[in-house]
Amino acid sequence: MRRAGRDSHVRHCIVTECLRSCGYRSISSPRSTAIFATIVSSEYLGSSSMSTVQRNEQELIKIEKLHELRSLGINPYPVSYDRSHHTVEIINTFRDDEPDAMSAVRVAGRIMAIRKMGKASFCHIQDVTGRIQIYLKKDDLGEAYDLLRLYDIGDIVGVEGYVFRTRMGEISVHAREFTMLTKSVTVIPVGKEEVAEDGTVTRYDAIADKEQRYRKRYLDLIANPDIKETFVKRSQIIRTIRNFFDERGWIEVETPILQPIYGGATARPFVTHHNALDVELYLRIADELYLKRLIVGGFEGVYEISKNFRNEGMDKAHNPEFTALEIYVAYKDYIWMMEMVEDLFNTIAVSACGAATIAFQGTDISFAKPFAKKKMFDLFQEYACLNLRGQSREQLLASAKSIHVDVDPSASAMKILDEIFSVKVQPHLIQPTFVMDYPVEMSPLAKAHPREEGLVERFELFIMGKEVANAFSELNDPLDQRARLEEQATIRAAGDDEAMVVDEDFLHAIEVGLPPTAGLGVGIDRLVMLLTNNDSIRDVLFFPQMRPERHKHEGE
RNA sequence: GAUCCCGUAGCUCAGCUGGUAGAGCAUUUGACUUUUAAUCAAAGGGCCUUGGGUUCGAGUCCCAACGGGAUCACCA
Repeated sequence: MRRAGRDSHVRHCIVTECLRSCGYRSISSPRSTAIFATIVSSEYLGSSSMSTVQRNEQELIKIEKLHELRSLGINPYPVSYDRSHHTVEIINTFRDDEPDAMSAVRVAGRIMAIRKMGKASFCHIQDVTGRIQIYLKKDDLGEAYDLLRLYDIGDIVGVEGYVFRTRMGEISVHAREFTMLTKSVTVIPVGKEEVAEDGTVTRYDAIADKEQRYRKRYLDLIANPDIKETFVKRSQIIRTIRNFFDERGWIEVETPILQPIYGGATARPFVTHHNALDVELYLRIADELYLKRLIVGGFEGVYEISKNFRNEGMDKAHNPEFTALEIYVAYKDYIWMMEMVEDLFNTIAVSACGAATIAFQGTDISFAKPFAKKKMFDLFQEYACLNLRGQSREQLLASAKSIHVDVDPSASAMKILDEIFSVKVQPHLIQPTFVMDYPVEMSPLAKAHPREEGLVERFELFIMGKEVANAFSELNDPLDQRARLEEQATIRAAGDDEAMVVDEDFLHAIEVGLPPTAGLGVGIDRLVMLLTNNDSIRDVLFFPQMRPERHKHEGE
């Protein structure tokens, strides 16, 4: 009989909920499920924007509990809660010989586990710092204890009580009062967890499905709270970078994301449209050209940490939007920049990881100064036993073939060099290594090397075989710069849509006069991956780009 | 864009050579006043991603689509 009563009440809730969502205030008595079926299947409902959320049994029960709380005069969504301690503060500072120091604490968090034992119950609540156990006893709580039946895993509660240690040795809060702060009406995927004596946590049945973790990061953060560490570190890394630059007097600036001409890198852009101006605009692919204009204008050190957008493939190293750091400092060159990068990366590693040596996927990486410095063509000699300096395209093609590196026979000299480098050299660059002095054709914005014909003053920093930073002595010879961009335009006209576009205003700025300047770009996401031991960019972005889900019945 | 693997209850996963779906956790009901992956007993809960096909019969075999993962190509 109890069952039947409950069922009818659940149905009542379904109907009530459904009607509410249609704009009706309330209904007075339980109806049959036939009404529900009629309502949800009726044409005007299905084709309008009104809610027809399908709820499973567990959700309906939670909604029923929500209504019951309200009918008891309890607001399931109060405005605030006066918390006295975070859970970790209690666990770290509680002393068995001085329990009075914590005789009245107020904690708040999400219920992650409930163990009911009749007239006493235990639960664990989780806040941003961790978890603590709550002990609830009927003798102490009286009638309020019975309200516990309206509380579920996933609800957010406040608890007032005193701290003690249980017979099993766990520091817990003995509740004198507990308050619903947020009633959750959906089921969250929380697995049980077991904490071993050495502190290692084994989590059972926590969400493993990567798709759900990336699409519904809030659930991932609740169920796998340790991933918060990655994002806290990310924040720490960016803060360290800002502090480092600010201390040196360089200023953080903001430049346009919507650009009429895109430039500063070789990449395909996203295109958008401005209605009032009726023009195409591009989402920036790099900050470079705007930041250099600011150096022309008289700033002597500018930097920007912001999103770039590239309309290219996605994989575990590429997201369509990513965070880049660029910095330009007047009167400096790329040699100076190398030392600055050593200092910067060393400082970041120490502040984010506590040491200059970090572990990444089983390899120790040392950010101790100085980093290795190698000239690009010396590396070809070292790892491919080839002197490629000054070779023609045909010679390079033959060289590639001689060491079994597959390249498209129609590839440009630069592509061939790049391919040999990535196959033969890059995998060896595990510890931080500066690769210096690139061919001019690869670097249309870098200053010609004063002594090495055909090379520019440029370096890239490689770690774990991946490029992490790119820098050069900026090209400030206006005639040379124009010639290089026009060369790019020719390549572009020949069909390479990644080649750069001529930006006349940028060229004009260089004609006005750019002082000798060193510039640097760093991929922040990849740096964060290294320092947080993640091998997928999706694990260092809260909301990685995902293909939109199409609804199952769309179009029916 | 190419290839391979995956998609079953709220979660984690079984489901053999085709015969109308199973477990643990979670939920509900009951027992239990220091438990801890609590336990015990009972119950409810599935558009088996979608759409075709083969078949008397498809979660299972075939094709396609959608979504995810991995590898490759391009890029940071």
